[in-house]
Amino acid sequence: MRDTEKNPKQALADHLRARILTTAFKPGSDLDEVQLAQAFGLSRTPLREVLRELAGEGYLTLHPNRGARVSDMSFSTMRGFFQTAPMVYGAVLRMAAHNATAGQISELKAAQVVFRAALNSDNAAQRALANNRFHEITGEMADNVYLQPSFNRLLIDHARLSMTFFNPDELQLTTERKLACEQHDAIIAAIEARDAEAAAQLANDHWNLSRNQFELFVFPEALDVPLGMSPHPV
Amino acid sequence: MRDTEKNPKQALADHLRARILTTAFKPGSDLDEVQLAQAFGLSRTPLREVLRELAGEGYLTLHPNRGARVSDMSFSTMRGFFQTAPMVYGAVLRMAAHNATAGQISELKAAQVVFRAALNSDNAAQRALANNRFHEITGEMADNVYLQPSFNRLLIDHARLSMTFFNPDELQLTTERKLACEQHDAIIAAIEARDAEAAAQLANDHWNLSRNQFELFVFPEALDVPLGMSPHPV
DNA sequence: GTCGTATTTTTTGTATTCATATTGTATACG
DNA sequence: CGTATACAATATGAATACAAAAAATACGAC
Repeated sequence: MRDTEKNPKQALADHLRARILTTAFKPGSDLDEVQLAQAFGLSRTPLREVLRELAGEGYLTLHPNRGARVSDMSFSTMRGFFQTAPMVYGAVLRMAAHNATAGQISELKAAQVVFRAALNSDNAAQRALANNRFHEITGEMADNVYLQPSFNRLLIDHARLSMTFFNPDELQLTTERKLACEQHDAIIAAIEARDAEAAAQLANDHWNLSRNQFELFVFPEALDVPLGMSPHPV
Repeated sequence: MRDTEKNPKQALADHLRARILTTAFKPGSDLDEVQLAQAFGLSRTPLREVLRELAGEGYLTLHPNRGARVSDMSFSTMRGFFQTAPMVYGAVLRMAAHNATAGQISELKAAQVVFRAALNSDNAAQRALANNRFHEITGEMADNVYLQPSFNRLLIDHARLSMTFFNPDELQLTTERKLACEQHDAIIAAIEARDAEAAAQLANDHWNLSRNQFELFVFPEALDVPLGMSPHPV
């Protein structure tokens, strides 16, 4: 967001990603090419390339002759999410413990500092993005081009679901959020100690914490209404 | 290749995919935009969009200001391949057994007919593509947007590695290829019977058959995760 | 008043042109 | 003779202009 002037294309991609992750762009909504292009001082040509790129990453879905839509979160896809996440998360943290470089561990610690700060910020989007970044780094640590696409795809919907979990108005979740933060610390420790078993176990614990919230807050109303709008209007 | 006239963009994408899967375009080699555009009667604009698309799928890697390269297959990425494939293949066939539609099962049977014919064709590329298509369909059957990107990424390198396995000159592999074909039949049967356990077991068997051939190139052990299941089931 | 169809408007897709960055090469200097 | 730098050639990136397809709207018929 800071290099808007220097590299408008990258800036646009980052902006769109952030907006989608925080559900500022709602699942299923469609994007106007000319509007976005103008907003970022780009012509439609490079913009469309960015859209293709984000589609490849799973943020968007392209429909021929009908433009780009923010990836949908339906009940059926959620089923797959809950089936896949624990397996992939476990594998990623396992591999991260094996392959993390010193530089990446520093990055992860820095991301955790940001995350902890975000928890005090009373800003759900900021929290969700900081959390997302933390886990993205673990994905980079795993250093596995075959697993990364699925992992990052999972993180997208995880971030969108987590917007309730990180909502400051949900006061009763304060303890859970603290626990999540502590689990991050433990994850860092396990990776630094190259303890793959511990890392995998922590992945499981961390997932269970998220899952309990997702099920509690999202599933009851999710039966026929598309998710991601305002799952728990207070 | 047959709808070159009708939809040149799709035709180009399919063509590139096939060329990469069969190593007609070698890993690491770079593509000339103008040349490809002219060859398919397209301007560079839509061509570049196709390149972005294929990059998102893992066929290509884009380097800023330096064009597109065919995704590399290095020793280190191979390590990840052998760690990830058994886990993902198991999960995919498991889910395929659960979710396959009648139409998809018909498709799979048709693909198997094509594969069996290809085995008699003495054409490595044709064999590899037919085999690839068979497994792609199982990925579609699994109906899991979170797992599919990784699965398809694995299939790309699986196809490229399998070019030796399917090489007609490798006469001593004839029995193994026959066995692979029989395993496909068993996979179809397991899916049709909705037997997820059997499907997962077959995924393991089928992988081991491939693995024995591939391990001439690389030899790390697979990650110690129960096939197709979460590391720590609930 | 409602449904079907034609026309207008909007939006997406493609080609061409121009700008910018990188790479190879030649020449001059140490 | 080796190296550095300037320049030319080539390839990528972006913008504008144009074509085609969908959607929206208006009109007419029943």
